[in-house]
Amino acid sequence: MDHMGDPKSIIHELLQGLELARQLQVHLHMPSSSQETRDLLIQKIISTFEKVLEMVKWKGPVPAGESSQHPLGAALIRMSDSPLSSEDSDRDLKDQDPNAFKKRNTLPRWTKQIRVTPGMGVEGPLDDGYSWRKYGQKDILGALYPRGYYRCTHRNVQGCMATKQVQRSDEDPTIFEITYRGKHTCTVANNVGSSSPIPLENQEPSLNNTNIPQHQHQQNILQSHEQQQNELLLSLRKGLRVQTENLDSPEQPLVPFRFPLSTNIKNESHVFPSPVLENFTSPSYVSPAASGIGHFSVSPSGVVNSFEGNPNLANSESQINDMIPATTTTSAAPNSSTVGLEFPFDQFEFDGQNFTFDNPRFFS
DNA sequence: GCAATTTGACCGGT
DNA sequence: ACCGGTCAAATTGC
Repeated sequence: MDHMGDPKSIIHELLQGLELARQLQVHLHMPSSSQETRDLLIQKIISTFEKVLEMVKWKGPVPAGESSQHPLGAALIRMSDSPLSSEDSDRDLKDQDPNAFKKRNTLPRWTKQIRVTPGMGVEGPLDDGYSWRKYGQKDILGALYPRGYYRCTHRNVQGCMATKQVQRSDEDPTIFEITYRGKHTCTVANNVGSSSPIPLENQEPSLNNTNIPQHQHQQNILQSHEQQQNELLLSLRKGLRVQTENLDSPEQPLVPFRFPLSTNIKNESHVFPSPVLENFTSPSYVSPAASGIGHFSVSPSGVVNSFEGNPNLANSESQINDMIPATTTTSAAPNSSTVGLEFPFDQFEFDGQNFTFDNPRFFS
């Protein structure tokens, strides 16, 4: 890891990954192919990419400044590091011992950082495809913004112990760090189908209930923001829908997620809920099973340019779902005007199934 | 009325 | 003892 891998090796690994991806594609088309085989291929693909990352001495998330200069200029979503930098998460991910989950600190843990780039705005992980329920919020010592605590909605029903924490960065309010703990044991179907909440979490202090405006003028500001957001939401709900149903389709194994249009909001579980906005202020999601590092960005056309997962991913689908804001959940407060970050949904451009973030005025 | 969120209190690890 | 994480009653919204 301390040395740069030589180009040939890197290319070799990449080619291998490509080949594996193709194999996976073939298997996905074969009805006779077992899920086990597919999972194995996915594991190999992930492993291959991790090797490459090591070879290129990947150091995790790019600096905020860099990300904002991303050629694609879109919202940049980062699945960070923890796995590499955190021995804790690294160890946990590899730890298959059920007992390891007895202690909360030993639960598999990984972090994703979501950044909303000015001009683009969307943070990616609006929704990871899972349903989350907020069970707490706490001011963290030394942190400007409160941390939100979420647990899987299916905890009681299916005993899914997955939880996540959302912490807004002090240094860069446009960055939200989402820490996931535990893998989802609930079925994806339930999650996706029932919608996933988008927990919003730490909204801005002033926006958040924790810091609800104490001054009248602030309230006025909030109101206008809420109004604005409501409008945005409305427009968004009318046209935005996240497509997660076909994520596992053969055609798009590791394909970037897109945000299809839909006019049928009521029946769509993948519509961005109002909480979405909140997510912007407090993003939501990351992959339930994903561990590791990941880094992917959304191009103006809504395409994920890259991402990495960890070898222990339950499946690629889950990872993808994580990145997808398919929310339906009810999460967060309707009034919690998440105002922290203004998200000009109305400035989005929807092009067929993809929408763009061309407007350079997010967070302005 | 039900379900989700809020928020102060409590628990447990360091 | 401090602080992060969770619980659970109260509150709020649908």
